[in-house]
Amino acid sequence: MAAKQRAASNPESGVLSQHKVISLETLRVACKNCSLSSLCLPMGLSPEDTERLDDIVRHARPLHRNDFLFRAGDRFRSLYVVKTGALKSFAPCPEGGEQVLGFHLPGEIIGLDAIDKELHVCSAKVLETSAICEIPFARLAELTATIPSLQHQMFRLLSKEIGHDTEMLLLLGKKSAEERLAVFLLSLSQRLQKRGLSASDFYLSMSRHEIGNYLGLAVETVSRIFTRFQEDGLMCVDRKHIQLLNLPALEALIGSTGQNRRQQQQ
Amino acid sequence: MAAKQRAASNPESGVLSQHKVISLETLRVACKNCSLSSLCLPMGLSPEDTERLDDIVRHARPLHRNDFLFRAGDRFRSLYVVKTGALKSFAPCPEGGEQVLGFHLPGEIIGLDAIDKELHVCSAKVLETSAICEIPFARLAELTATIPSLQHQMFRLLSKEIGHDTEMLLLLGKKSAEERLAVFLLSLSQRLQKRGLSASDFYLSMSRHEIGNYLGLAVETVSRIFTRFQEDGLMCVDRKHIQLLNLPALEALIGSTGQNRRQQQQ
DNA sequence: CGTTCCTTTGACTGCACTCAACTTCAGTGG
DNA sequence: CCACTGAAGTTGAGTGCAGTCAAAGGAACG
Repeated sequence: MAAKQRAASNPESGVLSQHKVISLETLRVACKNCSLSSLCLPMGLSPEDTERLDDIVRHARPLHRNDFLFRAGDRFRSLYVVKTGALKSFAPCPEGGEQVLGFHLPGEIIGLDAIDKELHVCSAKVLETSAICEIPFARLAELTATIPSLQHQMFRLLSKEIGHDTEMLLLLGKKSAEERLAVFLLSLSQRLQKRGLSASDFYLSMSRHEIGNYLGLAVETVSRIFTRFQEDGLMCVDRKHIQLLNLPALEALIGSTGQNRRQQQQ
Repeated sequence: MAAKQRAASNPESGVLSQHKVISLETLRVACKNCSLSSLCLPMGLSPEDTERLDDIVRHARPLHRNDFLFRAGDRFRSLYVVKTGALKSFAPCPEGGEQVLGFHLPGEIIGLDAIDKELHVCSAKVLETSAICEIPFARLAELTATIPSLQHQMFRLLSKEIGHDTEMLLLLGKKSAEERLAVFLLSLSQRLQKRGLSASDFYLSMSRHEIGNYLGLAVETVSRIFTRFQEDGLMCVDRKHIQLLNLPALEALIGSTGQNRRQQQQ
């Protein structure tokens, strides 16, 4: 296999670690883009409306590894947009333990599931030092009531989240361990690429444990399949450092294997 | 085990079969309640606003078994509220076959996942003769823009759907086959009870195949576990006719078995 | 009344889990 | 600097839950 190469940067800092300390003004400008990308860009808000939206966004100081953005049971007040870094959200299981619900990369929104009960039903924990924008929901709701295209954008955002969960249901209900890992890696790859980063060379900010929990697999299974993928020349793994060497082969693994775990319906 | 007792009504008609042919006026009045229960009741819309909402609701003629409400790929125009009957929604798998995403009983809304792309990504098929209200989304969006509490109600509705999907993720990721079936039965039970029907005696409108597909299990596993539950005195099964004989025991099965399939995290 | 679908049951198999040992690495303090 | 400690990851051996294959009995439907 190709020689494992150590990264110059600190492996611990993980995905997107190149964004380190950022001046407040930089963050402010960047965050304008950030709310833009999630809420405005797709619908093309007018500059004035974008300004109004940006005015209600709060820019919190950076959070660090293992900090909680919020905990299950907390009162819901705001949505959050990841500017840099990475988080995981997870729900406590009745019997103890937890179910990882998702990993959140820059540009992605957290907290949509809490609108219903005005209560956070899951917790959000920081995986690596992160900058996060806060959008007070009450003020956002005022804005959406006066900006129809923003309202529509919010509907779309919520609907998109449902669509994403749907894909996960299919993944957990019908796919083999190999397929789940392949989907996971490609999802990360695509989301990073969307942010202008390498689609084939990145750091994982989450542990094998968390990956396994997220995908409904045991840690050992994750480890074994990473090893197998490496043996097959699909990727190169060095601790948290991942290099995808054969994207087309990974994509082929997802759909056309014909080796699904569970039978088809009807 | 207890003698299997035949039901007087036609088993094929399934859940809620007692609602048969309904006069147009009855349906109209009923549907007012229907949109009320899903959209208005929890927020307490004013009578005038409720009237405005009811005005845009269309009352389609009843659909019959195997009819499609919409198909994956159809242009998205409306949300639908089940008045009577039952439907399933399912997504096509890349390799052929399908993933059942949910079963929809009276009072429940269908189509929220299509708002994002303005395209239905899943299909909805009628399981038993059903009356369904159509809510044109464009007109609904106009209304929500002028009625803040309705807007908030829509946000809540979408958020609730995300929360429901989250529960399903936990179910598929961490629960054993027995637990999945228990959750499924109790979910049906509670939803029927909410509509004023028996929580312990009902008909399934879906096949074992569809249940298994929904829960990520093989048909044979569903059948076997139904048999086992019956042997244990938890329920009485006669084809589609279900009687839950020991609700507390079923509930106990869900959380406290300590026999989960996959290990806990961290 | 034949065809087809649905359901159930049995026998067998295999994927992924569990248990366990070992290695590596990070952090801590002597 | 190095031993100690604990967390994280890897690997191997064994096992069990649920899937697959197969067959047969019923129900539904034309």
